[in-house]
Amino acid sequence: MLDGTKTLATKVCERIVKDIITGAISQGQKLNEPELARIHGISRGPLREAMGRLESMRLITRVPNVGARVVKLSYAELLEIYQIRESLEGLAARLAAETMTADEKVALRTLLTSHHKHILDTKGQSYFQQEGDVDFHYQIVQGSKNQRLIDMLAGDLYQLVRMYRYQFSLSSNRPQQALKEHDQICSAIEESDGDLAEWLMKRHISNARNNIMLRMQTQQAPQPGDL
Amino acid sequence: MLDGTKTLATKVCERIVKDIITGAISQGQKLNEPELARIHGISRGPLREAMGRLESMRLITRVPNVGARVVKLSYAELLEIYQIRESLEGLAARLAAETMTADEKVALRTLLTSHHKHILDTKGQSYFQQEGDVDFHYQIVQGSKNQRLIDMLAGDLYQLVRMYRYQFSLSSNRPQQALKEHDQICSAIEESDGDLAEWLMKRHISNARNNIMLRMQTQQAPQPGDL
DNA sequence: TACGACTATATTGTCTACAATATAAGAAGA
DNA sequence: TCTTCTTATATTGTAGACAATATAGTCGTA
Repeated sequence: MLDGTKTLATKVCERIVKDIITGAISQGQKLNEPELARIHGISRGPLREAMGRLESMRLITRVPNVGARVVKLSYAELLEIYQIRESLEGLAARLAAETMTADEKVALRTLLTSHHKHILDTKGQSYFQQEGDVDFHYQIVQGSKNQRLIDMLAGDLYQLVRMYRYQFSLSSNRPQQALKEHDQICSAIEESDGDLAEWLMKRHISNARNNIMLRMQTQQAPQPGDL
Repeated sequence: MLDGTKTLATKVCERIVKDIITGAISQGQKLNEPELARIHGISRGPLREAMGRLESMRLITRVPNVGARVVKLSYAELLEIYQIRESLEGLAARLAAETMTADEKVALRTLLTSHHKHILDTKGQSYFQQEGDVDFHYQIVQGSKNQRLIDMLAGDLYQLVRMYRYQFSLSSNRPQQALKEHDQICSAIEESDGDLAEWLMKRHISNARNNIMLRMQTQQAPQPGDL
């Protein structure tokens, strides 16, 4: 899959991923192969290949001779994801601080500035704020230069995070705080302080996790600034 | 894939994984679908499904309309893997210390004892020592109870580690040191000291990584106690 | 009525054949 | 002799048909 050309399986896979993340295909729903193939206008061969990839992304679970179902989101799994993100993104921040080029650091700061401006404009309540948050983390992960780390975080884990955001209809209640933490992380990276960048990133994600747990107990939906 | 029943794709996948790890299929080798299918006595359908899984494990790389090749091992990628292992296994050790049951802790200590005995018997030079090391780490990972973390480490990453060991024909030169570090980690877990367990595990893997880098420079093969 | 075996249906797993793309070989021209 | 275009071959991508397994419904019996 290094080439730019796309096979039917990859195209359909991307479409189904989108459907699952946005909730167009609901949690726990059974996936019928002939039906899905007909909907997307392909045969079962490429479709099964696409479903294999969905399984490796853990967006669906398959049982031999029985079929595939969309995963069910749970707070327990969300916490698992956050534990892993705390470790891996901490590492990514450290590596980014150590290896990012001057241009990349400028780009990161630029993103943060536009992000800040946008929060002021919209009073911190918008879809873009969420995607902006993803972009910030994404850019740091890319800056780590560790390809396997990049694939792990940007490939599968972020899809799940986006899915939780969509399905739980999140709206931010602490964008200012998140932005401040982003700013601190960015500064540490600009100063090539790997230790500090890692520590700040881990605390940033830890804060988000705690915020989610708090809202779990009070029966409220988790907030995007947390994710 | 939650069921016990195995499909042709899974069985053949496991066989090919073994062939790649042991080097029966060499690095960079092109994989011909009709030929592979004939060798394993199946058709191309299940074979392609198996190859899809190999791709998700990153044991092979595929280019659309061109084909699949076995990955080439490199020191750069080995270091990437160790950076990730240091983070994730550190997390695993912390979680294990916090959540392992008394029985699980006893089992871990038992493994370590038999491991120690075996090193004394063989003077630290053997295949079993390597697998014993994998077992120790594996058991801790299992003890973390974080299923996603378990899948990441035990599923794909350990296969790669085993592959590097096989392909580089490793033999230990510091089993006593590794065993001592294992003992320290085990003690921290027994005392439910998550912070210490994480710190010790990270240092353990960091030591291994440094040892590998050292041997890289001196043109020697890396050692199993390192992995 | 409840339980279990049996049958019919549907769904997944697998195979074979065909289409599309890429690779390699060979011929023509500079 | 080298380059480039053309053509033939091989390999991958895709489609459709068949086999095996699981599921749902029905009937019979306790």
